Amino acid sequence: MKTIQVAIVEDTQDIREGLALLIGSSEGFSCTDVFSNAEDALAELTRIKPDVVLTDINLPGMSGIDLVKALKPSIPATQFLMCSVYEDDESIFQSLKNGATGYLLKNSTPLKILSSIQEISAGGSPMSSSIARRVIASFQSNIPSKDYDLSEREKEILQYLSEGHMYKEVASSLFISIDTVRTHIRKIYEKLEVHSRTEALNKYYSKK
Amino acid sequence: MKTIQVAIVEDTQDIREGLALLIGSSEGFSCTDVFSNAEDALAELTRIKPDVVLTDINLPGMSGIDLVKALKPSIPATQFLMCSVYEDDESIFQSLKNGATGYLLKNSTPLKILSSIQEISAGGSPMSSSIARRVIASFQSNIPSKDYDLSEREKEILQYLSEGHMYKEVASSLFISIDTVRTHIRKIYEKLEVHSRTEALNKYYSKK
DNA sequence: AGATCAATCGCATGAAAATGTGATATTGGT
DNA sequence: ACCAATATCACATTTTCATGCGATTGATCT
Repeated sequence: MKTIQVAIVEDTQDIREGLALLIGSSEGFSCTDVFSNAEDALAELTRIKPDVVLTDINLPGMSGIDLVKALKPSIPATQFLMCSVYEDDESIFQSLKNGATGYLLKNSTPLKILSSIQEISAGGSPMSSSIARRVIASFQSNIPSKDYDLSEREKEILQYLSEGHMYKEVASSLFISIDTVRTHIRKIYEKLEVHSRTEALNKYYSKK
Repeated sequence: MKTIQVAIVEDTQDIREGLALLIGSSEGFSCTDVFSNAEDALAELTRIKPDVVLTDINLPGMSGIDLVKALKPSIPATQFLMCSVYEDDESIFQSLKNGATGYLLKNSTPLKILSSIQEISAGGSPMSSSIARRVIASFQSNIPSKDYDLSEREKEILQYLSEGHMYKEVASSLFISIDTVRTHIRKIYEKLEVHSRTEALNKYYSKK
């Protein structure tokens, strides 16, 4: 098994050196580079292309989140493991959206850190347990998708609308007249209390 | 530390008994009930209120996903840990949005199963690593994959369109004429190669 | 200096969508 | 047997959208 190349971005000297020592001295891991700020990391990492970047979020100047955003598109094979004291939704979801695939809290044990690096490089997405719970929770709140008492047929038609089809296309797909499509859509709009296709889709599939 | 009460829902006899034995004989865990189908579980579990329900997804009759959907609202303190051979997005996300807080693959080791039960009852969200990666990936797919060379103004207008506003509303919000709005949108459609608002939104925010 | 492009505006036209007001047939539940 | 909800269809009107063919300004790049 080849060693996993890890780069560290962390501003606090003690933590930085501690991590470097931990990783550098562990079997199967090697610490290729350490940076004390995002700007330096940004300049070097596209060339170094480590397997894993372990980065703090709260850095002086450019944040770890912005670092991921800037780097991930250039080196997509590199996995970014965030490490932060913050566990607010904003930090978590912005990190993930920008391309991070793991998120640890700073109170993680050395063993957890090493196993997370191992896991992220093997295709997993390690998270501290409270982070995982928040991520999962976002699904539950995000799409409780009220049904709005739409009938099956109405849902079916709304589905077609969501794909951008015109009324006449929906009509011929479902083998009904265009006037029937209109009637259904009118009813859908009434139930959702909206007046356009886009509003209906936004409300039904509640994106936000 | 009090023992964690676990109920099992699993149709395959061997697996069911194996899990019951594993959990029942482990320190800190107790297996309160086992069911071979969702219907029986549904009838009993609102009364039993175990700490954790470990349930298969593919069951004869009612699925494990529907079981969670039916039970979770009644017993919100109970944590549902899905266990399945399936790792398609549909199964995963339906489970999570119906209230499951963990998801294991059936190839998980006994140790992983026990630690997951421990973790889920402690407020975490254990997942097999490939599941976690899929969950994380779902956040990343939401970002515009390509930019399609839209100008800042065009992105701004597309944003308004995505909220379902009419042209005249966009115009007054941005303090420009409705004809200018039209011109921008015409340009947006050209760049995205589409012919309607919904198509543009689908393509730009690539919700496939 | 000239070329390019983003952002602004106008006019016009046909297509599509939204809405109003009907109607009939079928189904499921009380 | 009746009622409510659903699914189907028709005709008409108004509003909004999509698009074609212009134009002027300013910023930026070469």
